Amino acid sequence: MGQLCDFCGEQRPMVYCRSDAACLCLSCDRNVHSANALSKRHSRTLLCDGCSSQPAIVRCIDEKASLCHNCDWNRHGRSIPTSGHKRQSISCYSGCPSASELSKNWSFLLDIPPTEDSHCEQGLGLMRIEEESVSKFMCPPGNSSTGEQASASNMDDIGNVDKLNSWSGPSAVDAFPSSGNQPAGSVDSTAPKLCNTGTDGFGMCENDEFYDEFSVEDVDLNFDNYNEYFGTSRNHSEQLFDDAEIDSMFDVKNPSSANENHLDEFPAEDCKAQPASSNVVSTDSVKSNPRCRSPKVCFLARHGHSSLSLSFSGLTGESSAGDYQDCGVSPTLLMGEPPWCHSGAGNPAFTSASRETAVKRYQEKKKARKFEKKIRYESRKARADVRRRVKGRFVKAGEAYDYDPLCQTRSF
DNA sequence: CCACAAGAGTGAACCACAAAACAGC
DNA sequence: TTGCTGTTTTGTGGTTCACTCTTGT
Repeated sequence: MGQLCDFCGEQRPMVYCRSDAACLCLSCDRNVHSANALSKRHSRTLLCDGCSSQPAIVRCIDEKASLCHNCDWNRHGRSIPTSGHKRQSISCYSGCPSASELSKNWSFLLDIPPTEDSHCEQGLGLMRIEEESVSKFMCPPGNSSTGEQASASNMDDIGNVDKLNSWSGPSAVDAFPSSGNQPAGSVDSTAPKLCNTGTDGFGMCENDEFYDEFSVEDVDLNFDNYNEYFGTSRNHSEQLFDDAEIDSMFDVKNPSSANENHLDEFPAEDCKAQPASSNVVSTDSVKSNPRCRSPKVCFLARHGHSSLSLSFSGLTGESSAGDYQDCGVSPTLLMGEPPWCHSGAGNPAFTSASRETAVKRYQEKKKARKFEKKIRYESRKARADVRRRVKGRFVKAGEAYDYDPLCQTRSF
């Protein structure tokens, strides 16, 4: 028996809401996300037909299946025979589109059984896909997702761009950068295509068969999902970083390595190029990830949101892995996730809810760290409390002292 | 606008010594 | 391998001092 809608518990879920980390049927999706203006802004995408738990990022037309990163990689990543499948990128959407409106943009939704629009149909009249959402999410014009705007809108996208530079398999995510110039809903081969002439040997040119395998049509590359990936509004995020002591966000767990400056090895340029979303990237991951040095990645990240570029010069070593998590880092990331399981909006482990709790934990821990002195040895504290002092300094037993802890009156 | 002084705020250093950690047998 | 002994290191708190930052003139 398959998974059921997280809201009604009756229908088969079709949509994954990243903000809510919920799998919803189409009806509940509209109901839930028509509640208020904020919920309307939730970025949703189809649910993976393979695992039924991850947000789908590509539609395999041949298999008639929506697939997430993992499933797409598993099915198409290495298999030469199946890698020729026609695949269609699945973009995110917001607002409250009806099934018919969705089907206009995702033709394969016509396959959806009519039962999806069932008892939850009431209130459908209230739901209209926002024009803005249509233009941004559904039908990004060719000039709307180019250049800086499309460069690094979120961690998910950055991750995909990252993969471009490192992956050689024809997974759908590899087509991400080029798709930024692709008009939505179009597989027009005459459209301008990005020709990557990087030195890494990875290039996709107009007549490249390798490129032809991709049928990516549009990409959700904009900053409207900012708060979902960074967990806050832009202003808020700046405030967060101003207040959050960046150094404490990248603590290391092993005390033995506490004195190491993990960023010594990194050029300042690379580190500064990390977007604000770096708060979901551990320094270890940055350190261990040679792709961090990729000029392409850095360029994209830098242009993603210039005001959010960070300097890690203030990093210190007094940290713990818990702080990674406290600031929103997925524990799995710390443990070395597979490259296709990047943390971000596409990863249900990284949800707004979990992030909210993570931020809460971090703030509490920060508070405790700043204002509470941790006593490792109570016996030593007890000894120090009763030890005699002169002007605050310990004195030898038997010497004249100005402060007897056992005496109520103190001399100054 | 700049220079200077005063005040406020912050963090490191200091001290003795018991306990913990370590090394050698 | 275990236990013992001796040596070294660590951690504890109240006060002071040096330094930085802010504010006022």
